[in-house]
Amino acid sequence: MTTPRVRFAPSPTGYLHVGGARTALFNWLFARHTGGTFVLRIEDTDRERSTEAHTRVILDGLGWLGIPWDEGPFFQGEYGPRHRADAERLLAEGKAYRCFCTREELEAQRARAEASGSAFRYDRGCCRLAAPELEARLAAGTPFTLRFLLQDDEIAWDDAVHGRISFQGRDLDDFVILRSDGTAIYNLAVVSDDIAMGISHVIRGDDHISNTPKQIALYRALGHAPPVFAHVPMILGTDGKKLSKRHGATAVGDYQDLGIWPAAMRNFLALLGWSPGGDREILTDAEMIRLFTLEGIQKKAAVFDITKLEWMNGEYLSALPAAELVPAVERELARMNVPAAGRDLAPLVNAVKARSRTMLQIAERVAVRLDPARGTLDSRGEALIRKMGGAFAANLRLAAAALEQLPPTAWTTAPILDCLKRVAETNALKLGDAMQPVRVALTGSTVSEPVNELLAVMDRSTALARLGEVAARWGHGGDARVAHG
RNA sequence: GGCGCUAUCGUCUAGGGGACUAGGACGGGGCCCUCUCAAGGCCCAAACACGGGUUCGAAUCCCGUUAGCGCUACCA
Repeated sequence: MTTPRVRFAPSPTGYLHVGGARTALFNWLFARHTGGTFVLRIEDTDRERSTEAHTRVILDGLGWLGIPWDEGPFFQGEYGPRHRADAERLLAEGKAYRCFCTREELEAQRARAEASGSAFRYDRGCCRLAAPELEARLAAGTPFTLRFLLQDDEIAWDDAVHGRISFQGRDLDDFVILRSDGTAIYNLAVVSDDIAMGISHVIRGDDHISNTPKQIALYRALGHAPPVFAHVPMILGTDGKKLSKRHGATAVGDYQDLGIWPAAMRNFLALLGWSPGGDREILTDAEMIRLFTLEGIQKKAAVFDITKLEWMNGEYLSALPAAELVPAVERELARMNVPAAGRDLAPLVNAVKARSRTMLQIAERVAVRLDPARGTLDSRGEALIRKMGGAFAANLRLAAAALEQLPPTAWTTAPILDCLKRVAETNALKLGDAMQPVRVALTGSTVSEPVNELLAVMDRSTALARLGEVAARWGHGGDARVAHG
């Protein structure tokens, strides 16, 4: 067997859906695992709905996700002549026929079928047109489509994920392969292209199962062996319905905006409907590639659980070196209008990434440390101030005064920690009671990295100014607002 | 309606006749650690849709029921 050739064939009629992204990922993993080739083909034959902007979004989405293709992108719209030639060959060989029925006539047929409670199936009225009648219509220039003449036999295949699937030809109808304007319909275009591109394995969504028997019939009529089909399950929303816009984020770009790290997204998507077996959760690309098999794909549709994605993303952010995160944080800061030019963000990112689940959280926390004026007192911070009352301000002043004595050269974690510990000791305070006011004053929140690290990561002058300002404000008015923003 | 697909904790899943008092992960609850919050460690609650078979033995094989989903265009 020669090396596999697979393809991802999205139509540019919308954004890159996570379901599509996962299909692309599976194709890529399979290609890499088998040493095969991954082809990208844009199926833009629906001129009405296809746009270049959508194509751009899909390409960018794959780029961001980190799924590279080996060949393409090819554009299906460019293969019209071949599609037409294939269709005409089928016509010449008596495997397809001209259909002069108008949309209205077909509508009526469909309505009748529905009314009688039976399934619609084209009645082949145009199939047995007498020669003179046919000539007359052609001479009159009556528009026609080309329909594939389907045999009644069983059409079955061994699906790589579902096992044997079979359809009865008589349950299918003579579907249109060429529009009256001479362009190909999906099923023909796909088969024609997959043959031309030497595709050996078609890995695509479950929703294409019912197209498969038609395509297999086309392969045979065209004189080619069908490829291996692998139909991967759908991705559902939390309500069990097909994932769609109303479930919130469905486009790959949405996850980029949410602050998901591409590698985490790949990992999460791979585990949605595929399992390497055993208890593995966090996998590198190399491991996924090594372990990937079509047999490991789940038959059942999977619910997209964003909470687990965020957990996994957090795992990645914690493990990644801060330097790798910095460019993305800079972009986010720019979007938030936080001036960060000339600042080394790595220490800041490093300080906050361990307890952040998204890039958005990292950026927000970095922003607060860069410019403490941005911090807004949160509910927990406020509760703490209420609870401690005057002690809050008193302890804050003690800490600020002591920190003021620390020379700039000693403004690093260890000396800061020593200093704060001394404050607690000499004033018979619990360490936490000395630390928390500082934390809240600086971030507006009771949640942060250890206070000594928090201080060390900020400019000494900004931190001290901030501490003094908050202590003073508390002392004067009893105003519980600690930070503005 | 017709055709097709699917069915293990709330969710993602392991499991492919005995190793199952059904394992892991997210989420939830508790404890430990601790200057807070995470992380980490330990523990708890939580599932084989239902009914028939086959078999000495079924989460695993077969059939049916039910439910969910998909397709049913001169869309892809």
